[in-house]
Amino acid sequence: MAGYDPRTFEEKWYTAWSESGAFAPASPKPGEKTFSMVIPPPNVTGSLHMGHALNNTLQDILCRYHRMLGEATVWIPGMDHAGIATQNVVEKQLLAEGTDRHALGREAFVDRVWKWREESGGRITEQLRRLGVSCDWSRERFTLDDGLSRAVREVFVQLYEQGLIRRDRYLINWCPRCHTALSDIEVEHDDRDGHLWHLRYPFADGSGHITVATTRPETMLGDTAVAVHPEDERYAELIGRELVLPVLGRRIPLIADSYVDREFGSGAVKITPGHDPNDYEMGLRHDLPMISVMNEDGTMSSEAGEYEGATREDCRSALVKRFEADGTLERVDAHRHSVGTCYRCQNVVEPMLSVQWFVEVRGLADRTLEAIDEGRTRFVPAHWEKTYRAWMENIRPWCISRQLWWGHRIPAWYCDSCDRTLVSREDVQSCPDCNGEVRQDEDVLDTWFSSGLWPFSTQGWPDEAEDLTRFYPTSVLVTGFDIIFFWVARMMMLGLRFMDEVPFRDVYIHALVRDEYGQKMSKSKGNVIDPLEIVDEFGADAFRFTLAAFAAMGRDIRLSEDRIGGYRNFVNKLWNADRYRQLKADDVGDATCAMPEAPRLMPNRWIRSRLTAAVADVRDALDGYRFNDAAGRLYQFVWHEFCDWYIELTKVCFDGEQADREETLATLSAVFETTLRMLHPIVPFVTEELWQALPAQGRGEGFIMNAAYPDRRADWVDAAADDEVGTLIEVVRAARNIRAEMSIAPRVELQLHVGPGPARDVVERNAALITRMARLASIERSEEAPAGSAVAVAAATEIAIPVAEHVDLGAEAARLRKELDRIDKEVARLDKKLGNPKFLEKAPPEVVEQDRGKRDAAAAERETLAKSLERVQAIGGAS
RNA sequence: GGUCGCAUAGCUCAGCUGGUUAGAGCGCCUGCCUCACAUGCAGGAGGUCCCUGGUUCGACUCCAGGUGCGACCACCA
Repeated sequence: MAGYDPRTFEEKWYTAWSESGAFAPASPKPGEKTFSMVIPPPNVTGSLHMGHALNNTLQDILCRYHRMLGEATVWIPGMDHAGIATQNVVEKQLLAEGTDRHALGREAFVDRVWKWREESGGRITEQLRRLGVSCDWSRERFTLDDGLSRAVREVFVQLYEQGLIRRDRYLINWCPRCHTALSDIEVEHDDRDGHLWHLRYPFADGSGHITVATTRPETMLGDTAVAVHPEDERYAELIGRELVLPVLGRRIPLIADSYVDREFGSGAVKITPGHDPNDYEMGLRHDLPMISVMNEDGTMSSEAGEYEGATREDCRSALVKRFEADGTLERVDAHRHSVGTCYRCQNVVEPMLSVQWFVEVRGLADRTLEAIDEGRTRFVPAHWEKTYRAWMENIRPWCISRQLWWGHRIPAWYCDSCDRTLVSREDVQSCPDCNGEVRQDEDVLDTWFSSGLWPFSTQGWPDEAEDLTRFYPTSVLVTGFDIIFFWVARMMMLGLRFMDEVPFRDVYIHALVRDEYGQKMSKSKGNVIDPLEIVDEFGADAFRFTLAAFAAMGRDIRLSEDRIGGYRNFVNKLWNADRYRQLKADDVGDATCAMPEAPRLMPNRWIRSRLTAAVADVRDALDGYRFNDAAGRLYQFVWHEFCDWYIELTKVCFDGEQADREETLATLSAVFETTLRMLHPIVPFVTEELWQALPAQGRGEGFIMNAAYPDRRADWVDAAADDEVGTLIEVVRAARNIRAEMSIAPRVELQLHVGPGPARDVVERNAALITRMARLASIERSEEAPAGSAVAVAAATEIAIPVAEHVDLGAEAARLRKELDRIDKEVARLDKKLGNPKFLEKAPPEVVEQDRGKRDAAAAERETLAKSLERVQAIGGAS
């Protein structure tokens, strides 16, 4: 029989599930419980990276779990057109071909992008399938689909009509490379080493100068004032006087504004309202002229005089050189400061005056805060709520227009004849007032404007759709913290505004995947691990299990291949457990997966009890999004309870009478079958493969992915069996420990003497099992440990193994001393605790009682071991 | 500057509402090809739970302060 090789079956099952329609939700029925999610739509330009792998694995675990719980489950996949990112990709291609989009023209360019999207875009959805994600592909959406585009227009028009969208001239963030405006959060702030140039601006009357400090000398061409603090004594007399701007000779006033920090630099600051947000605000306050000295491509404008046409950088160095020469430059300091860069191309963004479209989000943001207060949406882990709240409380108008061609074109038309602006759901052909010609706004909308509608636009809105009533609000959104502002916040605002209800009940925020050294993975660092290579090497199941096991809340994930290998071994272990099962099934025959009503044999009773305990724990963990707990508990159950102990114990049971053999095979099969269902959400492929090979009787038809998730079975809990096998395990471990510590070869069969004590009955009842597990020749009852034996205490009962004929008793003396040392400390610790009157007085009685029990047990064990040590030494073991 | 998170075995990390002999995986040491599995089996070594105070009968766990990392936000030229 073949060993575990994921490549032989993963694709097969994905195809089978997909073709059978298993990913689509059940048909609606009254009173149904639903579970719904929307995928965070990956960019069409994207290829699968670790972040996607984690995000979608966690979603798939939830999806499969809830589907198995019998809920009408839907997971809607799709992609984002990703305006800037996609346009950049195609523009790069054009550049390589020696042309550009302007040469092509708008229409041809957009066609070209669509063509690119058809051919090489969206590869990521194929890659997602390799992970086993069970999204309903029949519901796949794209943000530029007709339906979604209609939703975008509807939202835009309604917000415009309500006065929440307006067009305005404002200082915005401009990316000279992408040639578009950016919203505030699309600007990343980078600390960089720079300089602080101190420049002298002379007074118009020739009476000396004032020194200003700047990190961006080139903007001085746009200065329209110099400001000082109104209470700064150094400058009090000078306020109101005129200065002459170097180079351009423009006369600018010295004004007073309390924004100025007296401590910084010289206490005087040059004001460039056209290129700095603070200066802009000040410019508004003081009614200063606002001059744009730069063009949209980052070169200097006609306002820059002789520097017109130079790049920002060239202009800067030319000016500095000039100021050095003419004495305008007083001095230069090294200065580290924050620089705004474009989140798509990393170029330095330029604050620029520009006419753009804005959404007034204040009121929408407040509504989402109320919803959070009322607990209608819950963040998991909860602390992200605070981050969300802080941002929402300080939110500023959202700039939504982008000077791109790829995206939803703004549904606004301007009449050249009568100057009217028309915002409309349908394309406007001519001006309704003057019948004049109209032209549509050239710009497109921010990508996040359309993805902000995702939870309802994907489900048919603005039409009345069955999906919407069934599946909105969605149950949970699974995403990384990096897009809480970009995406989660926008969905909250737009969902509440247009659906009158939150878009999701829970927001599960997962960690970032880093490399094994804790570095963020990035192409430039070259430390990117390709998820598909991992899948190729270890299988999707092992990879998924690893991601789940790592997904502890609130901590970043350091992925290492060693760890993945460990979980591949786990899946292999499961595979081999099934080989064992099959072997026994062939041997015993008459297989069923139905759990025996009332198993008689202790191992069978025990494993059924452990199984239901595991089921309860795993369900609790998944219900609470504690993926790592679920994975850890499954690992522990499968490997250490089912394989290490139960399977080994069944080897004895299978040596028994036919009735015992049948009961054991049925239990083994039933527990295994249940375990597969319990594992399925995390490791879907291998569980399907193994489940299909199980006896049909007691298993059910179809796929395991449609089978029921294991129930919590109170009637399977068997405290007596838990105790008895627990004791058995303790005894076997004690015996094995003695053998190993004494270095007695495994082949040597030993005798075991069990003294009086609570475990004695258990040992005698289960002699066959213990003999096999501990490799014993026989088990005897004895009141006193035989001379020359090694002694241990298991389950408060003395266990003695004669070893004198095999080894020097000196080893036993040493072992006993070590044990005694340990137990001495334990007794001392407990004695001290119990000797404290305050503890006896204040601690809950059950805690005191528990500690008394522990103390007594430890004391008894101590005595046994001490006695044994005495005897060993008396016999003449080396001391 | 503000906010948040993290410091536990050599490494990567679990430890929920305070009472455990502080756990796992990997690595390490010893012995085993025992009829599912050497991707394995059995046994073992290894920890001042960052520091200092405090609350408490009792603190890895709660509180305060400190130190060291990390992240996010922020308009100081």
